[in-house]
Amino acid sequence: MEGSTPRGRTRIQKEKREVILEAALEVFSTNGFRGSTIDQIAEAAGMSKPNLLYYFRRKEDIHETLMHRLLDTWLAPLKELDNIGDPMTELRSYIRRKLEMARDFPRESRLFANEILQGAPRIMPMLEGELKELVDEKVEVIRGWMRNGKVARTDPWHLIFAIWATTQHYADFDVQVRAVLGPDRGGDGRFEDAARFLEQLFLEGLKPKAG
Amino acid sequence: MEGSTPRGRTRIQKEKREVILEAALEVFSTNGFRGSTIDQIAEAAGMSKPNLLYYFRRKEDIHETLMHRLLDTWLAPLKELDNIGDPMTELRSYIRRKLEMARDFPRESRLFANEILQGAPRIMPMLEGELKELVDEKVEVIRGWMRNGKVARTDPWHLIFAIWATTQHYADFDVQVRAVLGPDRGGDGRFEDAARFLEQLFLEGLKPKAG
DNA sequence: CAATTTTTTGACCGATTGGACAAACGTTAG
DNA sequence: CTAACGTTTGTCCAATCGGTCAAAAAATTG
Repeated sequence: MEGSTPRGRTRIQKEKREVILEAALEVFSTNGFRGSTIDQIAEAAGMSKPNLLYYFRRKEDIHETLMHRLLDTWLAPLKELDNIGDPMTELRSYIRRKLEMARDFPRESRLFANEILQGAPRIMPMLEGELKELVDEKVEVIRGWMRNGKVARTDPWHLIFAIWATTQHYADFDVQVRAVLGPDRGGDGRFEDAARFLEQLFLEGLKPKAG
Repeated sequence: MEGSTPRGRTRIQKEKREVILEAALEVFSTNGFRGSTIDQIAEAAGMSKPNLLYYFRRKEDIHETLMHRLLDTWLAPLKELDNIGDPMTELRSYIRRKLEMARDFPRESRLFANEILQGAPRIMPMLEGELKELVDEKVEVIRGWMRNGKVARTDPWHLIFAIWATTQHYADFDVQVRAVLGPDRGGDGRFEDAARFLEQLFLEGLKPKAG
């Protein structure tokens, strides 16, 4: 047709775009946006640089596509936090889901962390819009639990921050965690240890007081 | 003398090196190592690029100097965690000190986070050596408290990770925290709110059980 | 087969990068 | 004054960067 970026029309275009995005996730998450080069991504994707640029016209387009996809996956666990079940069980499930994401999608976590660390220049609107609205909504849910005496009264915003921080820590600071734990304790079991600890910390720390 | 980097001999050299390090901290912490240019640092330091290179021969030398200094400051709070006072009071003080560092030295925190995120290529030996030894030592202190029934029995390593994660979160993810809290709650008071929440979470979560 | 469209690549470009270097500048000591 | 030393800068360079382009190679269509 014309010279613009192919709009995922043919099957081969969809496939190649996926290969590129997978390679870019690997490269971006370990080097950051400015620290990554198109050549690196192209090599990781098994194609030449001009060929990659045939599917994504600019380096930033790859990053943007990656970020948009990421946010959906990223917010899913919080969206599931619902008013349906027992509050403490809901919180435990949320913590567990977040920790599983840190374990299974560490690159996505690091990509996100990289972006936030540098001031979120590309996703600030999304933070102030979509993310804030979702958090506000869930804060109200948690507040309801606190009013009903199901959860200890405390600051719901900072509770959410604490859950984010502690779980994502195992993806973003993975090398530090492993270095400190050492070869013995730093193996695959560290996520189960973390899950046990975090469950105890949050469930005991948020147990409602009598009165 | 000769052409090598001046060894902080004269007073003016010491001063200029400080100016450069201060400027580099600002630039590195917001752009990462590869994302920062010598020109940026030179401009922030108010001098020309060749002049900056007269005091630090390579870009990496600046980063390395910064990192070495950083670690001393960074580990100080944990070193203070001591067996002297009441265990719960000691833990509360540690959390408070770490949160104060996140508030007062966010650039240092972000510089460190940047390095870890990218796999800690420049400070890995320090993580496996100095840091691991310090943590191992403090883990023993905490274990003693648990044996004496002063602190709930749990995993001391992950307790330390949780304190690191929750406090540094307010420096590293500052823009996200502020975006989510919004203009009303995102002001200067957020650190006091965070302090109150974290104190409650950790102190309740670690309160020893009878028996 | 030929014609057309999509995909791939080698060669290239301007801008930016980290860094080198000699010359100029400033300061101080004799 | 001059000589010596420490400091500063303009200029330059090779490497790397993101990105273009024309043309070759495949694939598709008639």
